[in-house]
Amino acid sequence: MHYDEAKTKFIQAWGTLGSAWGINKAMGQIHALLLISEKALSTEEIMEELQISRGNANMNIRGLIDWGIVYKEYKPGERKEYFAAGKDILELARQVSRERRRREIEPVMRVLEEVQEVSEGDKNEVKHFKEVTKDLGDFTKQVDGALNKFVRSDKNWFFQVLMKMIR
Amino acid sequence: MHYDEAKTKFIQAWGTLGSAWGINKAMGQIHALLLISEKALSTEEIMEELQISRGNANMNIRGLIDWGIVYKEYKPGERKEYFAAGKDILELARQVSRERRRREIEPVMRVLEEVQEVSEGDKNEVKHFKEVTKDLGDFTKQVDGALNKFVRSDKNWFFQVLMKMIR
DNA sequence: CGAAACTTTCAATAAGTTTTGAAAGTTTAA
DNA sequence: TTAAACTTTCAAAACTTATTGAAAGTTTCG
Repeated sequence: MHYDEAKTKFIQAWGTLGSAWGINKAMGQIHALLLISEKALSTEEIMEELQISRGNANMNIRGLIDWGIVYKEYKPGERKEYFAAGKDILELARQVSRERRRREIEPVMRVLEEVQEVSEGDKNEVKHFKEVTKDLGDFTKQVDGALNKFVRSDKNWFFQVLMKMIR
Repeated sequence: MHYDEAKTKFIQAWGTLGSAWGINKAMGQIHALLLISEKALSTEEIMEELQISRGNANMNIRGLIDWGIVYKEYKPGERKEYFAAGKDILELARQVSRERRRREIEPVMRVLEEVQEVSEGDKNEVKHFKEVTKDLGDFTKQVDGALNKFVRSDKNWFFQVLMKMIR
């Protein structure tokens, strides 16, 4: 297979995976492009490679920076901004977990705790409702704890746990 | 807090979480409604509670059945179909993992393996490309292994691992 | 069979999201 | 300053996805 073909395939696939996560297609593709690029790229270069508009490129680069998985690089004597993706995959997973935790788990946890306050209403309904939401809350808390531990972890810890899980 | 208020809040929150995962809002809401309902509900009842159309209700109930997290119930002497959600949260997590694994991880794994075949092209580019995609592939494989183990697991195994992770 | 009781489908439409590109804003350097 | 080199913004257009509701399909029963 030729490099260009592989590159295109990879960029497409990463874009698709992106949509399955909260990340949109263009964002995923830009990230893929930066991952496999050895040098940092300018907005122009990204626009060119992916055939997207300036606005689109700018917005999504910004998004990736917000997620903490892409950073700016300045070249001495150059005015342009360049962008690069961290190449450490574990660190990437960690950052993504951190964001998802913040955006998804925390709000749900808050509601689950809040609705535990229910008191008025049909006795049986209330009982059952509390049971279900409590179970959900306990479970979410466990997962959240693990995720939280993960984002603070070092490589060894993570792989040890993964190994234990797989074995 | 009154039961109805809590119920609405929970349904909204679960719908929102749904959109963050591949599940859409209506699907998440129907699931929430079934989770907190003690008895199985008919399509009519779901339409009524959530104020959605028949088509919408039908499609999304079907979707939930496909995900394997909602099942049909027939009442003796009744023609209507009733629907209920499994109340075991761990089983729910397991089913969702199974689906996500199938829909997201597997396709990406396939591409990552495929693009490892790259051979033609600039020597350095190819080398770097292979490195990055191999790392990604190895990592994905580990996570996939763990997830796979999880969906086949029993409760004890899962909580043991989670406990280890949190401790 | 035929009609009532349901469920499913699907084309039209609404709602939501992403993308564009031109204009406005900012920074740098002469 | 001013002009050139960039970056950011944002309203409009394109695209995607979800929802509706009426019509078609299916099952059950007298």
